[in-house]
Amino acid sequence: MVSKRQEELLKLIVEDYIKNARPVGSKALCDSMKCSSATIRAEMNYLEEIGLLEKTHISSGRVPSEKGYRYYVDNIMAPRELNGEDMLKLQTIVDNKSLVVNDIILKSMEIISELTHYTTVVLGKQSSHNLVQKVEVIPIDKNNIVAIVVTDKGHVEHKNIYIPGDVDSVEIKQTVDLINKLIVGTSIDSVSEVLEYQVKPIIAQYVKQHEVLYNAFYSAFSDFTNESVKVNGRKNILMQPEFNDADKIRDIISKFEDKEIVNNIKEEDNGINIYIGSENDFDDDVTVIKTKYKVNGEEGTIALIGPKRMEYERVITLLNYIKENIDSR
Amino acid sequence: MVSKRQEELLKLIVEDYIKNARPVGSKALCDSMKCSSATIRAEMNYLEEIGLLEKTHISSGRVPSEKGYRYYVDNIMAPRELNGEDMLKLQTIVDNKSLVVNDIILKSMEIISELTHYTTVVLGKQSSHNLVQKVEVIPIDKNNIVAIVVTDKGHVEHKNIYIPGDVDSVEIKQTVDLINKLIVGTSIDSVSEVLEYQVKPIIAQYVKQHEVLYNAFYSAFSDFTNESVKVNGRKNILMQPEFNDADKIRDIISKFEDKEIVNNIKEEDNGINIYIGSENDFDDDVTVIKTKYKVNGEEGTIALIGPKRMEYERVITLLNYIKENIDSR
DNA sequence: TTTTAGCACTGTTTTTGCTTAAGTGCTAAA
DNA sequence: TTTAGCACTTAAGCAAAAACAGTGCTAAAA
Repeated sequence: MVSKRQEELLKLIVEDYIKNARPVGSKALCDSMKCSSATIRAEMNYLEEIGLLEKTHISSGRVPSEKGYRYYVDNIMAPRELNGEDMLKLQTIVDNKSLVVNDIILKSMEIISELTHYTTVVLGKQSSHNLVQKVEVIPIDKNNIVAIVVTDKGHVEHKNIYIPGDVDSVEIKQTVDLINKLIVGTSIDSVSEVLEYQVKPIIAQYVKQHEVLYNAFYSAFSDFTNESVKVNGRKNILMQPEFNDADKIRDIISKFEDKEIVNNIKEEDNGINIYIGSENDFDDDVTVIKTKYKVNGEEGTIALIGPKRMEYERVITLLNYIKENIDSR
Repeated sequence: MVSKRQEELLKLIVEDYIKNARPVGSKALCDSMKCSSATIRAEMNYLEEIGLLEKTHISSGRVPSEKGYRYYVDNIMAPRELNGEDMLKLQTIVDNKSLVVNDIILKSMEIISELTHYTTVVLGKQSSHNLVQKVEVIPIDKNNIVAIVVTDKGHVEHKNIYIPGDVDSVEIKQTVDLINKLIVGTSIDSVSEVLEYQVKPIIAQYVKQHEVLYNAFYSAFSDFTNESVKVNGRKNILMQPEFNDADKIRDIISKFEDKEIVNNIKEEDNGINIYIGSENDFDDDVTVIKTKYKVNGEEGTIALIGPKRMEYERVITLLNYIKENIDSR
């Protein structure tokens, strides 16, 4: 069991450590706790025993453990109002009617990175449930055409397709018309199926070079969904005093360059989720806070990566603000 | 004046330092120079006097100065053949007919970053001289349309345009048709002019909400050229022993995040240019090697950033290979 | 029973001096 | 002109010493 006073003590230690990044000693808390350092030491001892605090060495002040942060996040920290300055900076973006939602997300996370001095990540992925609204195929020259697909949510993808020599331009036209006719209204992720089972058999009958053409289109359409990754403020997390070591910094930067690791940040869960230290797959020394968004057929994850010693309350408030504003669109 | 023997000595020192990143002492060179360390010391002394070598402290071995690297690059290093392994890795990309040139550049620079362990940068910019081949405007819903522009070189740009409420859809259609008619064949950079001086006066006559519509299109088309930046292998340059300091690493990473600094990498000059240390605007401790490319109406810069202690010969050879292959397309 | 003052104790950090290693410049002889 | 030899300089590593921060424990006070 954790007493009221112990909770108060933990709160003070976590918040002091978040602010100053130095182990917190018993003396420093006498004033706030209104008791002597000896009493505080006794309580600290208990909190350490149950695993909420740690010492960096035998005679050091205390530092919250992962479990300590977890307890703080789950039981102590209180949701806050968005602070005035943060609000001001975000509002101009969020309220800008002429921005596409996607741009709002990107821009907001950029700003949040600046405001908090943490790194933010936006993982976007065009929903495969989007329906094809229109397919355009525009000839460029003898060997090249551009295929453009617009979805019902306004998402645009294009691919340059190389047509190997000697394919009859009339046959291209015919194929394109057919594709146009058959593909509109299907979902992005079934495009390649439609190509294979509906388009292919038909063009096989009247197009000489049907194999060549089919392959060109198939490979162009097969991975038409575009996954985007944007990382803002890599430098921010590196400025944190816990990453004051060249090798550690290299390690973090390497992780941001590893596509697999970055894509792993993707969140499945709804709501705003907090992964402290070893709870996340990115790095044991950081906390990842993330949430899924889904809007206009575009879905993805917005995430914030900082030290475990993170300004949890503020960050949650900020992410909540963004999430609410996106969802209400 | 620099004698033949002094040049040979400089060459050995530069190449030894490139390889080992440690100041080079006189003893280590006795074998290659076929003379005693005392003689070498005397020659080193001279090379230092004329500013080609430096000491890190009074009793240390010698390190090339910026001027020394410059002399090496200008007068000593010899162009080489592409080494077998490098060739092999690049060829599969460069010879892939079905890749767009743009993708070849991106992919090649990615590979060069891996091969050399330096950081590479690709600054792409759609040429403003490209001609508009086709404009498509596709309605999404009451307030949103997507405008797509394809150029004669196969470059595609799109923008989501927000149409403020109550604009008549028939009027949108009329405006779009007009834009379509007037804009095809003009160059990307004169699109906004055409909009202002040809489209605007006409729609003003028969479109009620012409101000609103004009503004929407104008702002959408006004910066239609898309500048792209791709940085590969940030971590590589950080791994170099000269950047073994947390603050230095942070400094470099911050520079890669500063759009202005990165855009400054853009090269104006033709040919492959080498900027050693203070010769470049990026960072005094690095060398930037870059070259302009222009192909298919797409133009930009490919650059390679590494320590001053860079494998100049190899890097030049690699960039040359890419450049030649792009130019011959 | 809880709180507190006091003190011994323990790691960290910083300073200091000392030693070793690497490599130079200079001089005098080859 | 080249070389061997030597005195000299700095960096780097290491250990001991001193200063510091903060703890745990005990015995007395509340």
